[in-house]
Amino acid sequence: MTDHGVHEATPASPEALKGQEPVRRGRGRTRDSATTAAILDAAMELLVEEDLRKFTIERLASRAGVSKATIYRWWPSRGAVALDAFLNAVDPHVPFPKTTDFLTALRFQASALVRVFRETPAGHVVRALLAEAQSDPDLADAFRTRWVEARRDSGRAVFRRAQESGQIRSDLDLETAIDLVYGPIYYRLLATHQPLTDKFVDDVTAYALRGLAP
Amino acid sequence: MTDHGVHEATPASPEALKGQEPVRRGRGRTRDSATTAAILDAAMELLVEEDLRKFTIERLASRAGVSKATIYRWWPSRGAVALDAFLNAVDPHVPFPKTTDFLTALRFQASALVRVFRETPAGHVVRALLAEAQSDPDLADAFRTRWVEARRDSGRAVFRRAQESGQIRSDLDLETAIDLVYGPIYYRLLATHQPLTDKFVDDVTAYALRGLAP
Amino acid sequence: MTDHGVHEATPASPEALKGQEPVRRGRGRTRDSATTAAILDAAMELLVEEDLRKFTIERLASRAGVSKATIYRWWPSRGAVALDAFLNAVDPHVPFPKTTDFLTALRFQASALVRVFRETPAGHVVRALLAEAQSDPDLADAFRTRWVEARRDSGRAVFRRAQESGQIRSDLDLETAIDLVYGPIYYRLLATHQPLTDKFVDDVTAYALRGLAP
Amino acid sequence: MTDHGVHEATPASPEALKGQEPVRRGRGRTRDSATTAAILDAAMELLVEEDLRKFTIERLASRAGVSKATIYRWWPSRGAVALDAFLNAVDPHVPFPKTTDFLTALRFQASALVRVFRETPAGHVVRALLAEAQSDPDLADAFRTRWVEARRDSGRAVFRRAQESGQIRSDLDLETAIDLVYGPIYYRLLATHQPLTDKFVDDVTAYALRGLAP
DNA sequence: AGATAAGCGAGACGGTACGTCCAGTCTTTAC
DNA sequence: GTAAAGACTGGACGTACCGTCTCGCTTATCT
Repeated sequence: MTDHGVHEATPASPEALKGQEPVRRGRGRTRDSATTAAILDAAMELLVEEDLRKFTIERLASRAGVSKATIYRWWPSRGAVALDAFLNAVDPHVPFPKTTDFLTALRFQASALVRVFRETPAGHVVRALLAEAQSDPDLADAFRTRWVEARRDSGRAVFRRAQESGQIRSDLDLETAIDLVYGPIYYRLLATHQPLTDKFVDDVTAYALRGLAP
Repeated sequence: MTDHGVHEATPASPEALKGQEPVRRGRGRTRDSATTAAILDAAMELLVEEDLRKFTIERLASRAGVSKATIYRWWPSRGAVALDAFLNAVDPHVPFPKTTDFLTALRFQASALVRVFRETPAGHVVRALLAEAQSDPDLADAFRTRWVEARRDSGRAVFRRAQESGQIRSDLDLETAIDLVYGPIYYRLLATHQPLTDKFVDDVTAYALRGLAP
Repeated sequence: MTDHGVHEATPASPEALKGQEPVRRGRGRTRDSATTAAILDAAMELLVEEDLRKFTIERLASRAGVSKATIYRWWPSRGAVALDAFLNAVDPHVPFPKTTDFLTALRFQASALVRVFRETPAGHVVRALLAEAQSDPDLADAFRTRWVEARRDSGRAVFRRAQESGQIRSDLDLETAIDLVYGPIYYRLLATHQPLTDKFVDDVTAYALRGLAP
Repeated sequence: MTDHGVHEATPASPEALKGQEPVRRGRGRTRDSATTAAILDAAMELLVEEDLRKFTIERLASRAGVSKATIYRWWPSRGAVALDAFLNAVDPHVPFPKTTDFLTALRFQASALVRVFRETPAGHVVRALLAEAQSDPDLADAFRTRWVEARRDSGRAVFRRAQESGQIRSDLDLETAIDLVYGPIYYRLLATHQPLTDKFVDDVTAYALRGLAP
């Protein structure tokens, strides 16, 4: 992995996915992948260690055993590193459920998300990233593209298939439909007025199914 | 307004709760209400001026023509002032709709919220407050109690009335039901993957009605 | 001592010399004289410890147990602190020699300077200050006014008296005359092509006397 | 010019001393004289452009279109390049005056120096080099040997000849005598308390002549 | 009418982090 | 083997805020 999304391209560039090498970029010393890894690992560590206010470039550099300049060479901001570290650790793509039943498929995905938020540090990190994004437009863009939309893509496919098999109505605004399921989950994640229980996922998906039925 | 919620033991609190005026709290010069107002006004100004990163105590003090110490005397943090300034400018309570029809009432409230987010600086400020709350537990509590729950109370009443009149099912988890409507709205506010249109409100409420129908 | 020359006024302001207090400058916490002293002392220490490249604000701050901001609040640059520290430790004024004999008086002053350069850290510091001044016009001004001219004043008086008593010619350019004595000394201090011996002082002053004789 | 003095063991040195061209020194690509020239030219440009603080290896490399490593391969420090660039542009040797009259000869040399300081960028550069030399012993050595002493050699010859022809006393310390003329000039160059005028040169040389007369 | 307190503006202070720049060194490829 | 490109550590720069702390003045109320 040689490239850090927020900067210029997607992290998993096509070449990388095919297992090919980063390709030569002319002369000069090549980027040290151990350094990059150290930074991303240290970032994930810091992100997990509760107090988000302690996620500073200075701390990150010393934790990774790297100079600040090296971090700034590759990432434009705190949030950018955080996002890369997060996506480096958590794959934004949800595996397709095997079933063709809409409710089951929807629950599969919603549960997967909620479980990740609840049982891994990801919940913490997503909260931090969304918070940071509120005052950093570049990060907002990157986060939307690389996390929000990546997950929504998976959801979109499920909804579309259900539409094709007639399990939900056909005059549907797909985007709104997805928000109906993901919206409540993120709302609870951020506002913390109620916990993210399995029951909650079941209820939300059940209501959605009924609301979207043909 | 003299009570600044986030601050647990604000001198004026007890009296304020009883609706009485600040009254005397022993000897000494009394709190200058003009100063308080200047701070809250300046805070709201700064909050509105786009770049949230510029909302610092230092700037706030100089903008309000006040010393930093005076701010720290009454509020424990940036977020606390911001919240007070916000609630000082925007009433968290939604007027009860005149109608008894559930869908109309629900739309009334959802539209009111979306319109405030879209057409006033409140959207901006709520985003900032929610962001700040992710790393400030005290602010999170205060924001939840004084904004989130205050609005949800209005919503809860509407849902309850609809339940009583049989417009929606009776075995309902009210909290989840409210999330079904507010969740998607906050999700769009924060993730900005799609705009907060009137059509969106109509769709969300319509889907919810069908999902919650008896 | 409240004022640090390079900034706005002379360090030993008239009031200070008369033993009067720094005078109140309106409201606000007063400047901590212990802090100022700690900075100047630490600066002098660093200045003396050979390697001038180690005289950095960062080191100075940590050595003085003071924050960088405090240093920057009172001095505009490295050189400014250095100059104040130097003048705080070394009085630029040369005591008047008791004699009225020109050669004796001249030697008295020249020897005093050379001895200070040779036997105290002052030589080191003056070299550093002159070096720094070559790329810092503000420092150059301050150094010229507060060190160079202060010393030259003493010299000027001696030359003037000798002129009045007819020991040296009367159609003399005083400035050039002083350069004739001080020039060679500073030249050796900086170029180090030859050592600053007592013999050298004797020779220079003797040649000058003969060159300036009526 | 391939020998860069400050650098003791410059690869090209031996050949250069024999006056031959760089020639082949074993295998591999030969040193690019265009590169060397580009560096020295760029260095002189930067040196002249007023702000000495901008004379950094980084800037020099990019200005010369050369990599930093190439500069470090041939010169040990900032000052070393600066000195080479300076001597590459200004010949340290003063042509012998045709006259045998001491005062005329002395004035010839002193005027030449002052004119170079006043009318070319050399004054600026000498100031920078002397400043840098105060904290770089290697540069100090090189500057003394290659500039200071080279000029003094010319002066020494003039003094010696005057001594032989009886124009000045014979029990003279030559080094002190030279300082008597050059000292005041460098002093004014560096302390800038008075300008370097022609009148000044005339006065200094005249006083010296009288001081040194038999 | 004092005395006693608090409120308040001004601003000094030790800290921490910012984002930038440069010094030197090292690594890779091109010539 | 020289050179260009450029990655990398390390350290200082000067700035901005943080939260705390005097300081001296003002404004109340309590004795």
